[in-house]
Amino acid sequence: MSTTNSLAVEDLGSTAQRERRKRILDATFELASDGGFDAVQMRAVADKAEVALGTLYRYFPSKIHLLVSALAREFDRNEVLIRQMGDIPGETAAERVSYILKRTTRGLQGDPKLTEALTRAFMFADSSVAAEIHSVGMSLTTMLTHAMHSGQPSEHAEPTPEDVAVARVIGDVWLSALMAWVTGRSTAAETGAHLETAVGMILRD
Amino acid sequence: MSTTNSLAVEDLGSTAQRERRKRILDATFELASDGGFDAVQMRAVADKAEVALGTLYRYFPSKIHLLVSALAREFDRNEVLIRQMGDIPGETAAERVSYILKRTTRGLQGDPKLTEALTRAFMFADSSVAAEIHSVGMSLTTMLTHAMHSGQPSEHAEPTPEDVAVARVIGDVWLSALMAWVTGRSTAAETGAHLETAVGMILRD
DNA sequence: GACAGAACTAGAACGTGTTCCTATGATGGA
DNA sequence: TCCATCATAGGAACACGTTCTAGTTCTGTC
Repeated sequence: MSTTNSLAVEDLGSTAQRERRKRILDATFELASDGGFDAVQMRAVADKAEVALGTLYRYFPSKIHLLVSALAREFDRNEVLIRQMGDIPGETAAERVSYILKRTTRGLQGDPKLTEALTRAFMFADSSVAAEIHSVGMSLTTMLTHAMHSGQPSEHAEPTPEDVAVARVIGDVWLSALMAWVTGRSTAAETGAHLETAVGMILRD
Repeated sequence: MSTTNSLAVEDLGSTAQRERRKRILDATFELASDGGFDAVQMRAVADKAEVALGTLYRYFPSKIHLLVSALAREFDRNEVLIRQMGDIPGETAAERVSYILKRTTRGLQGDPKLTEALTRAFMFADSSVAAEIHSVGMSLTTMLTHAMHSGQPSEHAEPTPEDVAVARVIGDVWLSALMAWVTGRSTAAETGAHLETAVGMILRD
C-alpha cells in the first residue's frame, strides 16, 4: 500500500475509521451534488465530515483521488442494484446494453452537478489514480458483459476476451458521450441518441 | 466575441499581436514538451513568451483555453500534412482509418509529455472552452471522413450524416484510448491494438 | 503633432489544493 | 497501569491559477 493510494475500506482497522471514511465520502457527495467540481473544496469536505484537513489527506491523497473514489463507490452500488434486477429487458445484446446504458446515464443526468464533479475528476486523473480508475473500469465492464449475456444460455459463462473488448469500446464511447454532456457540448437527448447509434454499430449480430 | 474565448488569429489586428500569440503558443509547447501539464505554469509561459501575465490572460482566458488552443493548432497542422499526403494507403475504409489513427497516435506518443498536457487539458475543459473544443472535433472528423473515402469514387462528396456518426464514435474511442495511454493505464502497443480492434468492429463493410 | 483609447508591463493580492508542524488523544502490548 | 506508537486536530505556510491596479506604450484619428 503506497502513500499515493486512497485508503480502501479493507485497509481500515477500526470502526471509527470506517465511519470517518464514510463521512468523508458522504460529505463529498453532498457538496458535489450541490455545486459540482468547484464546490468540492478540501477544507469544506473536511469541515462537513468533521475531520481535520490533514486527516482527509491521509484517507485520500488528493481531491482527484477523493472524487474518483466517490465515483467508484457509486458504481459499486449501481452494479449491485443491476445484479439484483435479474434479467435485463431486450431481445438482442444491443437492446440490453442500450437499456443499461440509458438507465445509468439517466441516473447520472438526474444529478448533473454530482455527475459533472465525478466525471471531470475521472477525466483529469493521472497515473497515480490508476487503482481507483481500474476499479471503475471493472465495474463498467462487468455491467456491460452482464447485459450482453443476460437471459442467454451463456449467462453464467466467463466473458470471452471478445466480450471484454466490445465492452471496453462501448465504455469508451459512453465516457466520451458523458463528457460531451457534462461539458455542455451536447444535450441529454443527443447523448442518448449518440449512444444508441454507437451501440447499434458495434453490436449488430 | 465574448471574453470567455481565446483570441483567434483572425481577431488579431497587428503583426505584433499575431507574433505575441505565436510566441505564447510556442512557449506553451516547449514547456509542455519538457514537463507536461504541471510544467505549463502561467507565469512560466508568460516569461518564456516575453509577455506580461495579464497579457497572457488577455489572449487566453485560462490555462485550459491555452492548452486546448495549442492542441487545436497542432491538429490543424496535422490535417494539412495529411491532406498533402494525397491518397491514404489501405484497401478498405477500416484499413485507411486505422492507418491515419496509428500515424497520428504515433506522432503524439513521440512526445509523451506534450500529449499528456494537451490531452488532460482537453479532458478537463468545460463549456467555456466549447469553441476551441469544437475546432478540434471538426479537425478530427474531417480527418477521419477523409480517410474513409480516400481514393474512392465518393472521395470529393460531402460526408453523409452516417459518415459523421461513425467518425464521432471512432473519435470517442480514440480519445479514451489516448487517455488510457496518457494516464499510464495502457501501453502504446495496447493502445494500438485496442484502436485496431475498435475500428474493425465499427467499420466492417 | 496632439489626443483618446486600447494594449501592455510589472507586480501585488486572493483563493484553493497541498504540505508541514505541534499538541492532543486513542490503542495495544509489557 | 504505564508506556510506545500511531491517528487526529488545529492551524500555519507554500504553490500556482487567477484577478486587479497603476503606470506606460502603442495605435489610429483629427
